[in-house]
Amino acid sequence: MTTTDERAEQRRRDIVDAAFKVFSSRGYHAAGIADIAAELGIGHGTFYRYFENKRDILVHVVAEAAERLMSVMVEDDPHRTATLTDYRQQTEHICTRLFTLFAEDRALTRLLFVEAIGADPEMTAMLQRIYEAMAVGTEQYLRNGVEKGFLRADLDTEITAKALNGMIIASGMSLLSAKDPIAERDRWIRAGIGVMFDGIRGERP
Amino acid sequence: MTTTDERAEQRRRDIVDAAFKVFSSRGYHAAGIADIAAELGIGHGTFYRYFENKRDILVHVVAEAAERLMSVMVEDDPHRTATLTDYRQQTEHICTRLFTLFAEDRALTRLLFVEAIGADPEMTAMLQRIYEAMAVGTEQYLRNGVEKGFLRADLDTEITAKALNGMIIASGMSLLSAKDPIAERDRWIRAGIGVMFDGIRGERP
Amino acid sequence: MTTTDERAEQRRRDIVDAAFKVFSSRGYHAAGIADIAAELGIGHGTFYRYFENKRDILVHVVAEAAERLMSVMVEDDPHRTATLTDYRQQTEHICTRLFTLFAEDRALTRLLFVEAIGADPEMTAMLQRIYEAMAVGTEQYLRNGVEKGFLRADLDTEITAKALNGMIIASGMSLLSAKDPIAERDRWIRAGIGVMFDGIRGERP
Amino acid sequence: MTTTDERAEQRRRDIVDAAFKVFSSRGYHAAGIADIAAELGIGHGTFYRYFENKRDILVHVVAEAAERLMSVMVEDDPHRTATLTDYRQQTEHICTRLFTLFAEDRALTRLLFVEAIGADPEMTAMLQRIYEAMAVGTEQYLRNGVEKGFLRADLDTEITAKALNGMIIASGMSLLSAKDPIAERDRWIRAGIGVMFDGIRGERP
DNA sequence: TATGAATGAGCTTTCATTCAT
DNA sequence: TATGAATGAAAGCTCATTCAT
Repeated sequence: MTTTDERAEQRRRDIVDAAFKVFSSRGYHAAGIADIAAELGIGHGTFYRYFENKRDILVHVVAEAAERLMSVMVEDDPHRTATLTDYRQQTEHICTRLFTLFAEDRALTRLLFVEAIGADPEMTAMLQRIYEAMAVGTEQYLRNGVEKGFLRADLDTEITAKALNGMIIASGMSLLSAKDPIAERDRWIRAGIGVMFDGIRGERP
Repeated sequence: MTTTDERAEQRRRDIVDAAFKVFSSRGYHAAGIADIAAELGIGHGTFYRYFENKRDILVHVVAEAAERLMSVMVEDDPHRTATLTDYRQQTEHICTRLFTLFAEDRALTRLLFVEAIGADPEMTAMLQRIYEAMAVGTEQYLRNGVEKGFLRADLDTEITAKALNGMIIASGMSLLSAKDPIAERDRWIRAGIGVMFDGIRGERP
Repeated sequence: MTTTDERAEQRRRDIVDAAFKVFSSRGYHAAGIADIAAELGIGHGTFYRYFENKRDILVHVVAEAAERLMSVMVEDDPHRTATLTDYRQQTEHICTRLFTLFAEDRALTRLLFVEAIGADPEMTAMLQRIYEAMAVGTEQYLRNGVEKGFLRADLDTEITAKALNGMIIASGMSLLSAKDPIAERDRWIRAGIGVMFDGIRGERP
Repeated sequence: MTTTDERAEQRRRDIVDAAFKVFSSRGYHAAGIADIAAELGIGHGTFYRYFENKRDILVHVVAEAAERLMSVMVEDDPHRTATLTDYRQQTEHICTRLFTLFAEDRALTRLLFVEAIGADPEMTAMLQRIYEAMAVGTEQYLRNGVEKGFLRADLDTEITAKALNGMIIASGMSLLSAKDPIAERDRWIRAGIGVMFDGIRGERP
């Protein structure tokens, strides 16, 4: 019967969700397996039927969080746009979705950008790979723009993608402690798009 | 006697340095007080004569590291420059110094951007304050540019400063795993300055 | 229905056999109920339908092993022999059968003389009773010899039986780590019989 | 100062002694580190300053117990005796000392012959090495007797030594559950020596 | 009858911190 | 002032046993 498998799969998801909650609130090191189990109202032995150990669940929690983040980033087609205006609008949509995610799901932001990062060397490496993947995603948009001719031809797409990524992460961190996240988000959208496209310098003669 | 105080002060510095080394290599949680003491060849009971506890030393280590970072950022006078060219050169100098610091002192980068960030809630708060301070520093440069008229008048200096900060931190993270940090640094300087000033879009008509 | 009972009885035997295998290879404490169930390809909940708990199965496994050992010891009739030569031959047969059992079924040897002995206080007591029973068996042969007059009249049959038992157990332990068990067994038969009957001292004048 | 080292050495010995007591009474697996610490009235963290882990202390406890046993066995010079009478007396002395040890220090007997034997595979191997060493010791006495001509020339000294060892161990086990250990010991001495030297058969014609 | 998901008692081990010397 | 032996809270993890299905 599939029911058993489905139930197991559901429980795995429940544990990942509970762990996500616990890790992002208490922090990875301060959190215990007992906290996760208590969050679900299950025995802590049950946890070990579904996950190898504490690190194992962290990997799954981070993987899922990263997937959610990535799915927001790659929702658009990098090759769709052909003009700067079009492209700018696409970027605005992506940023809106991302910053909204950050503003609404502070736990995710906290987990990915704060709690997981120094959990242990391998976790740090995993997050660096995630940042790298984000950058690769961003770079595709940039490449498309350079190829279509509406972005600077001399753009170092790799580094620039990482730099833009840094801005995105900074927005997440900033929204984390914002008093009015929605208002702050809107400022980030405007200001962020502004820097990205036009830079900071004044109007050219 | 001053000598005694001086000696004590020296020892405090030694401990901070040793802790810096240990935390940035092993990671905060994986590191033990015994490791720090061993690094200095002192008894680990001695540690507690100079610092309250493990968190206390982390605070000092992070504070010192942050100070080093800040000193590089504020070495220039934010109000000195009057033209865009001048300003761009100043920015290039600052970025060069910063990225060189990141490339040369990976331990500092690792400590500030990786190990300390999720150590515990208060540490996270402290680092957010540090990022905030960095942003405030950056903002002064931007304000000067806006006031002098060579930066966009409508610049949201606060958010933009944070965004640029994010780029700076991203460069640090990137250099952390770079194979050839010096070459990577130079790409970051060029590409970073490029995005900052001109944005990513192609030449205007 | 008898069929049901027979099936149940068969399953009990299967579980005892599987447990025997698992305990003698992994060791009692290192072995888990799950290992026994896995060996049989049954659910480990099923185990508890046939045996009370882990100790219960050990008792059964040890009892069965002890029975096999005892059956080899009592195969002969203690009262049959009337002369020393006859008796010596009988002893040789018994030793051959015993040592062959040890050489061929190392698992049994291991279980009885190694794994079960310190499993827990009650198990230790059970094994002491088993050793005692073996000694009682051995003593019957000695008594017969003393009565018939071909063994020393002053023999402390009880202690001597225990001592001979010790030799038998020592042979089992020795064969456990023997490279060539069959060859080693033959040496044990000869040397063992030699000590038993003649002792170690040289020819009498 | 040596005092510190001496104190540490004393504590190590104390822990070994306490562990010896606890292991031989509760049994290795049933005993916890906490029991050992409680026996000494020290914190259980202290235990780990002196021993790696639970297995480590068992190794030390068994090694010490084995050493005590061995020291009793090798107290005499295997090459000293030149006549059977002399030799028999020597053997009697050794057996007396051994059996007295068993009768008086049941904990040692229990530890070596019961608790440690199946603790884990490596422990089993260690004990087999100890039995082997005992056998090697015994064999030296036999070899001397064969060389000097008062023991049977055709003696398989290796196997015979193991067989005698088995008798010795059996005496230990027997004394473990004896009601009057001293009386039982004396019977073992007489009966044991009897079998060893003269075997069981009646007077020769 | 057979199952295996759930459980939690209970163990080993670590390490920040204390304090007598 | 410097030390490191002692400590015990606290955590991760295992596995025999139960019981609803």
